Amino acid sequence: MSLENRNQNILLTVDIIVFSVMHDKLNVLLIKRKNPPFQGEYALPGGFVKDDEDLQEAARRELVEETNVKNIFMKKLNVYGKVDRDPRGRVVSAAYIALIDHEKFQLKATTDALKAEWIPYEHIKVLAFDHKKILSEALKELRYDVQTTNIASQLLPNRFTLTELQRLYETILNQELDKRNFRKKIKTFEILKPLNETKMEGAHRPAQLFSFKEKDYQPLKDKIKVFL
Amino acid sequence: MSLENRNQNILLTVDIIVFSVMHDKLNVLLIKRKNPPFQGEYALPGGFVKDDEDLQEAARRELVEETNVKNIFMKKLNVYGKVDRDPRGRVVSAAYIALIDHEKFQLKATTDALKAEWIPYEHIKVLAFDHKKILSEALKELRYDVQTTNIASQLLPNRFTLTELQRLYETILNQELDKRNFRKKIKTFEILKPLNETKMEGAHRPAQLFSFKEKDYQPLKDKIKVFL
DNA sequence: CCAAAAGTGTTAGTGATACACCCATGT
DNA sequence: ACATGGGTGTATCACTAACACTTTTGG
Repeated sequence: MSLENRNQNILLTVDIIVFSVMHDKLNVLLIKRKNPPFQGEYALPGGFVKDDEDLQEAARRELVEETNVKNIFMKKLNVYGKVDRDPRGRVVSAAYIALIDHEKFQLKATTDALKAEWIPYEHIKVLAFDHKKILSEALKELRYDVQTTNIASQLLPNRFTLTELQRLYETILNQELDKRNFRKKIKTFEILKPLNETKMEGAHRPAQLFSFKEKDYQPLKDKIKVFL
Repeated sequence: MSLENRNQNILLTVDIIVFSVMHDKLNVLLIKRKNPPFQGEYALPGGFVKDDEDLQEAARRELVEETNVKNIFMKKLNVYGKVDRDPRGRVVSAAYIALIDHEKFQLKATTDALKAEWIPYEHIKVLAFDHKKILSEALKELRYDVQTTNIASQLLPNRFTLTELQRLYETILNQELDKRNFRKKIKTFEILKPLNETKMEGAHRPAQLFSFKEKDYQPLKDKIKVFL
């Protein structure tokens, strides 16, 4: 089974779903297409994989090229390979989820005029190609991950209050949560450490600041059991 | 961004992880490699995707070609694209999980001398390429799915007893389960329907036979909640 | 002293775990 | 009558869900 004389006309791309939460809205980084097909419609950032780069490397490179967003958390989502997903030819795409906290984003946004735009998820009705479907699956994954890993750390600045964290969860899950129960539950996760600082802002009691014990992606222990 | 003058030398394959449970062992369908690299070692069945076929179609075709296994349940697992995963060149692979019940398998096995062999999971120490890693992830997915969907239906014949079902779960999860608790839990899933038949076998009380309400892959309602 | 968000406990209900005996059959 | 696997119930414990008041601060 030699590889040289294979004649395959399939192109491989990466697409990146970048999520960020700002102003209590879940936002997705999209690019408005300048050329057909789907001219004028929004699409996920992405592009062709080079022969000598890993898929995630390709995703990072494309993200910098198209949006100037660097050094952010990324996670493999899935592969999309329907024959007709790109009208121009056979294109198979590996999708990556990326997360960025709104503070980092704001820094970048001021430095450069980007082709990319943040669009609130709820406003996104259609996307080019099968990107709407990819986005839906990405959100499902994000909702699962935020409840079973410490991935929320990627969407918040280093220091935050429990109320800010709760807002993040509510925004991602699109569901109000009870304050007392939320605090009890998040405590059992054992992913936060209290800081010796408070946030004083406005005419009310100052809030205790927290940070994540670990910034690296880690599953929570003992969560999600059905039989065992 | 035209596609024609892209010069990409990446080949796309599919690999299939076929699971079956027989004699209380979880088995995986593997192929012994006849040529280098990894000559003589076991590998997952798979092969190159054709330009005009969907990924799952390709997986089905390769499975028939290499193992004569047809018409079975399949589910996308993930994509594997590390630059060095195949020493012969750049090969990106989409992995599919497939499930087959041991009765169907036994029919096939008698009809043809297959290149493929069923190997008990616990005996599999090394595989060619990155297939051991792919297999590990596939098992993790299977263990998750069996607890959150009706996917077990794909691994059992149409009619089965609760004890047989429990053995299946125990085999996949590699964990003994309490009989009474298992029956209570599986009842809450509401995926089984009792038949008007019993299985009489051996010198003991006959066992009620059941079948799955739905054979199609369906998530269980209301399972797996953390916050909501 | 008022407004505004932070912070905290209890109760009732639901689901999980652990555990032991009777039932129907063939020999 | 005995051996074999089929079938069932209960008590404890842990977790979930629902709910309201006090605290600290700035103005």
